Amino acid sequence: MPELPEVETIRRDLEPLVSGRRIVAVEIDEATLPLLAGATTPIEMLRASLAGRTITGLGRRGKYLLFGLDDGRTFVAHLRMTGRLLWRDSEAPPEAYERGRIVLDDGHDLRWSDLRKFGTWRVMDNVTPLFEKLGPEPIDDDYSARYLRQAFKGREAAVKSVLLDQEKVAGLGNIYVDEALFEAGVRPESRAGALGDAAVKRLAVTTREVLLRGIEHRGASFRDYVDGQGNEGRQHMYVKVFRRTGKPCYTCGSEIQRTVVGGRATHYCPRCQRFPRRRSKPA
DNA sequence: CGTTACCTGAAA
DNA sequence: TTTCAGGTAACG
Repeated sequence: MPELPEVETIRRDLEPLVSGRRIVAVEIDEATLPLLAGATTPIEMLRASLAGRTITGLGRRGKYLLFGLDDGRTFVAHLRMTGRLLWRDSEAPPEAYERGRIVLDDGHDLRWSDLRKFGTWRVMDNVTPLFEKLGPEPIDDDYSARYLRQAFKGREAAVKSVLLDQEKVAGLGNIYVDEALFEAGVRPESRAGALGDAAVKRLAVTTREVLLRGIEHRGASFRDYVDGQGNEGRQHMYVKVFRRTGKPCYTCGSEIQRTVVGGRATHYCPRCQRFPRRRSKPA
């Protein structure tokens, strides 16, 4: 559920609250352990790695949250679809769908809530392999039309699918990719390798802008997302196509269409997004 | 490359 | 009752 802007909002909220805090205990709901551990870090190792450590900082890469630990290791959490990370007074009642908590030394804890149990936790000695697997962050400087062009080169897949591939571009998810494609005037199902230079350039701009706007609005709360204090974001009030099926395009008045691309619900304006048409099958 | 599974609801 | 869900990894 959370994409780059939602994860970044949580990071900014929690960073000052958890930095310098020592972890005094880790509680995990046994039934969700295999998924929580992401089949990467056995649960007892997780507990042993975290208990007693001091959190040195909170970072983010793509949709991953990265807790620096005072032994040089990193606690890596991914919220997937319905994960929430909340900073609460230790006396506060449990969250709905609470699966675990990290008890801090100042009377607060981090509550991990996850209805669908897809979220993952792991502790890594070295995050370089994870970083290298992910594409550039659209809000960083090493992201450019030139980079996108080479990422698209020769790809027959829908441009939406390539933009959602975290190894190509880190941080976009289903909401922001639909919005970025709308802003760029590009059909989601266009084959990536067939896009012209102008379209690629526009996408390089709009993917970045749409994510920055999402951060400004503290994320999009269509369903489950809340920030580190449990508050909703506002970005869902500003979307132009996502889940606006059948409603008029703000630009041209055409009805927003819904299709499926790469197995994901996809929303677009048939008039504003025309480039390029699907290439006709060779005879 | 596209599709399916993972899990549990909420909404249609 | 059925469908759908903001993500990703494992399939074929």
